[in-house]
Amino acid sequence: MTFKAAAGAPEREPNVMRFAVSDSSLGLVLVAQSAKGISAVLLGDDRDTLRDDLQHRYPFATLTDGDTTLDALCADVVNLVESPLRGLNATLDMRGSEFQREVWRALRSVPAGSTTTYTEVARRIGSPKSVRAVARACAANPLAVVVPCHRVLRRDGQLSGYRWGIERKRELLAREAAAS
DNA sequence: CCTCAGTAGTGCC
DNA sequence: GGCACTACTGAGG
Repeated sequence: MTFKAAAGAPEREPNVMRFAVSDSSLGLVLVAQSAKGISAVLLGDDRDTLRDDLQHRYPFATLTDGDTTLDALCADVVNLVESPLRGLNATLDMRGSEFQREVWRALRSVPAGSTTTYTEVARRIGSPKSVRAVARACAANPLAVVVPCHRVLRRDGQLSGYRWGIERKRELLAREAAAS
Protein backbone atom coordinates (compact mmCIF):
# COMPACT_ATOMS: atom_id res chain seq x y z
CA MET A 1 0.00 0.00 0.00
CA THR A 2 1.96 2.93 -1.31
CA PHE A 3 -0.06 5.64 0.37
CA LYS A 4 -0.45 3.90 3.69
CA ALA A 5 -0.14 6.52 6.40
CA ALA A 6 0.74 5.96 10.02
CA ALA A 7 -2.27 5.94 12.30
CA GLY A 8 -3.19 9.48 13.13
CA ALA A 9 -0.59 10.98 10.87
CA PRO A 10 -1.65 13.69 8.46
CA GLU A 11 -3.45 12.33 5.43
CA ARG A 12 -1.12 11.48 2.58
CA GLU A 13 -3.75 10.65 0.03
CA PRO A 14 -5.24 13.38 -2.09
CA ASN A 15 -8.35 14.79 -0.48
CA VAL A 16 -10.60 17.79 -0.76
CA MET A 17 -10.75 20.48 1.85
CA ARG A 18 -13.17 23.39 1.80
CA PHE A 19 -12.27 26.60 3.55
CA ALA A 20 -13.55 30.09 4.21
CA VAL A 21 -12.05 33.21 5.69
CA SER A 22 -13.95 35.78 7.69
CA ASP A 23 -13.16 38.78 9.80
CA SER A 24 -13.17 38.96 13.57
CA SER A 25 -12.03 41.27 16.32
CA LEU A 26 -8.80 39.27 16.46
CA GLY A 27 -8.12 39.52 12.75
CA LEU A 28 -8.92 37.06 10.00
CA VAL A 29 -10.15 33.57 10.84
CA LEU A 30 -9.73 30.73 8.38
CA VAL A 31 -11.95 27.71 8.88
CA ALA A 32 -11.32 24.53 6.92
CA GLN A 33 -13.47 21.45 6.74
CA SER A 34 -12.70 18.01 5.36
CA ALA A 35 -15.09 15.16 4.79
CA LYS A 36 -14.59 14.17 8.41
CA GLY A 37 -14.96 17.51 10.15
CA ILE A 38 -13.18 20.75 10.93
CA SER A 39 -9.54 20.33 10.00
CA ALA A 40 -8.18 23.79 10.67
CA VAL A 41 -8.90 27.07 12.38
CA LEU A 42 -6.13 29.54 11.66
CA LEU A 43 -5.73 33.16 12.73
CA GLY A 44 -3.91 35.84 10.82
CA ASP A 45 -3.93 39.19 9.10
CA ASP A 46 -3.51 38.21 5.50
CA ARG A 47 -5.79 36.06 3.39
CA ASP A 48 -3.08 34.63 1.16
CA THR A 49 -0.81 33.87 4.07
CA LEU A 50 -3.62 31.97 5.76
CA ARG A 51 -4.27 29.98 2.65
CA ASP A 52 -0.57 29.19 2.28
CA ASP A 53 -0.46 28.11 5.88
CA LEU A 54 -3.39 25.75 5.32
CA GLN A 55 -1.83 24.28 2.19
CA HIS A 56 1.47 23.82 3.98
CA ARG A 57 -0.24 21.95 6.80
CA TYR A 58 -2.09 19.73 4.35
CA PRO A 59 0.17 19.40 1.30
CA PHE A 60 -1.96 16.68 -0.24
CA ALA A 61 -5.26 18.47 0.11
CA THR A 62 -7.03 20.18 -2.73
CA LEU A 63 -8.32 23.45 -1.32
CA THR A 64 -11.71 24.77 -2.32
CA ASP A 65 -12.79 28.33 -1.68
CA GLY A 66 -16.08 30.18 -1.90
CA ASP A 67 -18.40 27.48 -0.64
CA THR A 68 -21.34 29.17 1.07
CA THR A 69 -22.21 26.00 2.98
CA LEU A 70 -19.33 26.90 5.24
CA ASP A 71 -20.85 30.23 6.23
CA ALA A 72 -22.76 28.95 9.24
CA LEU A 73 -19.81 27.04 10.61
CA CYS A 74 -17.56 30.00 9.99
CA ALA A 75 -19.95 32.22 11.94
CA ASP A 76 -19.92 29.75 14.82
CA VAL A 77 -16.15 29.80 14.96
CA VAL A 78 -16.05 33.59 14.88
CA ASN A 79 -18.57 33.62 17.72
CA LEU A 80 -16.26 31.32 19.63
CA VAL A 81 -13.41 33.76 19.10
CA GLU A 82 -15.54 36.66 20.29
CA SER A 83 -16.88 34.74 23.30
CA PRO A 84 -14.46 31.94 24.10
CA LEU A 85 -16.59 30.65 26.96
CA ARG A 86 -19.13 29.11 24.67
CA GLY A 87 -18.12 25.77 23.25
CA LEU A 88 -18.24 24.71 19.65
CA ASN A 89 -20.60 21.95 18.68
CA ALA A 90 -18.88 20.46 15.65
CA THR A 91 -17.02 17.35 14.59
CA LEU A 92 -13.28 17.77 14.50
CA ASP A 93 -10.83 16.19 12.09
CA MET A 94 -7.58 16.44 14.01
CA ARG A 95 -4.66 15.17 12.04
CA GLY A 96 -1.35 14.69 13.73
CA SER A 97 0.93 12.17 15.37
CA GLU A 98 -0.29 10.04 18.23
CA PHE A 99 1.58 12.25 20.64
CA GLN A 100 0.15 15.45 19.23
CA ARG A 101 -3.40 14.19 19.39
CA GLU A 102 -2.93 13.15 22.99
CA VAL A 103 -1.78 16.66 23.81
CA TRP A 104 -4.65 18.25 21.90
CA ARG A 105 -7.15 15.97 23.57
CA ALA A 106 -5.79 16.94 26.98
CA LEU A 107 -6.10 20.61 26.04
CA ARG A 108 -9.74 20.20 25.19
CA SER A 109 -10.44 19.20 28.77
CA VAL A 110 -9.08 22.46 30.14
CA PRO A 111 -12.19 24.48 31.04
CA ALA A 112 -12.65 27.94 29.63
CA GLY A 113 -11.65 30.58 32.13
CA SER A 114 -8.90 28.43 33.63
CA THR A 115 -5.35 27.72 32.60
CA THR A 116 -2.84 24.91 32.81
CA THR A 117 0.92 24.50 32.30
CA TYR A 118 3.12 22.58 29.89
CA THR A 119 4.36 20.49 32.81
CA GLU A 120 0.82 19.65 33.88
CA VAL A 121 -0.21 18.61 30.38
CA ALA A 122 2.88 16.43 30.08
CA ARG A 123 2.02 14.76 33.34
CA ARG A 124 -1.60 14.22 32.35
CA ILE A 125 -0.74 12.42 29.13
CA GLY A 126 1.67 10.18 30.99
CA SER A 127 4.92 11.67 29.67
CA PRO A 128 6.02 13.89 32.52
CA LYS A 129 9.42 14.52 30.98
CA SER A 130 8.09 15.53 27.58
CA VAL A 131 7.42 19.08 28.67
CA ARG A 132 9.20 20.64 25.77
CA ALA A 133 7.62 18.30 23.29
CA VAL A 134 4.24 19.29 24.68
CA ALA A 135 5.06 22.89 23.92
CA ARG A 136 5.93 21.89 20.38
CA ALA A 137 2.66 20.03 20.01
CA CYS A 138 0.81 23.10 21.23
CA ALA A 139 2.64 25.20 18.67
CA ALA A 140 1.55 22.76 15.97
CA ASN A 141 -2.11 22.90 16.96
CA PRO A 142 -4.12 23.35 13.74
CA LEU A 143 -7.36 24.26 15.52
CA ALA A 144 -6.84 27.67 17.11
CA VAL A 145 -9.25 28.52 19.93
CA VAL A 146 -11.22 25.30 19.32
CA VAL A 147 -8.32 23.38 20.82
CA PRO A 148 -7.51 25.92 23.52
CA CYS A 149 -3.74 25.89 23.43
CA HIS A 150 -3.93 29.52 24.55
CA ARG A 151 -4.79 28.25 28.04
CA VAL A 152 -1.33 26.75 28.49
CA LEU A 153 1.11 28.88 30.42
CA ARG A 154 4.59 28.49 31.72
CA ARG A 155 4.94 27.08 35.19
CA ASP A 156 5.89 30.52 36.48
CA GLY A 157 2.71 31.98 35.01
CA GLN A 158 4.33 33.72 32.05
CA LEU A 159 2.55 33.59 28.71
CA SER A 160 5.45 32.08 26.78
CA GLY A 161 4.50 31.95 23.11
CA TYR A 162 1.55 31.66 20.79
CA ARG A 163 1.59 30.52 17.22
CA TRP A 164 -0.77 33.30 16.19
CA GLY A 165 0.80 36.10 18.18
CA ILE A 166 1.20 36.58 21.89
CA GLU A 167 -1.25 39.49 21.86
CA ARG A 168 -4.04 37.24 20.63
CA LYS A 169 -3.26 34.79 23.40
CA ARG A 170 -3.35 37.55 25.98
CA GLU A 171 -6.65 38.84 24.59
CA LEU A 172 -8.31 35.41 24.53
CA LEU A 173 -7.32 34.80 28.13
CA ALA A 174 -8.53 38.25 29.15
CA ARG A 175 -11.92 37.61 27.56
CA GLU A 176 -12.27 34.27 29.28
CA ALA A 177 -11.22 35.71 32.62
CA ALA A 178 -13.66 38.57 32.28
CA ALA A 179 -16.54 36.29 31.36
CA SER A 180 -15.97 33.73 34.08
C1' DC B 1 19.26 39.38 36.09
C1' DC B 2 21.90 35.47 33.50
C1' DT B 3 23.46 30.88 31.66
C1' DC B 4 23.29 25.85 31.38
C1' DA B 5 22.09 21.13 31.07
C1' DG B 6 18.47 17.65 30.77
C1' DT B 7 15.06 16.20 27.89
C1' DA B 8 11.92 14.39 24.04
C1' DG B 9 9.14 14.97 19.62
C1' DT B 10 9.53 16.77 14.89
C1' DG B 11 11.19 18.21 10.45
C1' DC B 12 14.71 18.32 7.20
C1' DC B 13 18.81 16.33 5.27
C1' DG C 1 19.80 7.32 10.90
C1' DG C 2 21.56 11.80 12.07
C1' DC C 3 21.04 16.61 13.84
C1' DA C 4 19.44 20.90 14.93
C1' DC C 5 15.82 22.95 16.17
C1' DT C 6 12.04 24.53 20.33
C1' DA C 7 5.52 28.19 22.98
C1' DC C 8 10.13 24.23 29.15
C1' DT C 9 12.12 23.87 33.65
C1' DG C 10 14.99 23.86 37.71
C1' DA C 11 19.52 24.70 39.38
C1' DG C 12 23.44 27.69 39.90
C1' DG C 13 25.95 32.02 39.54
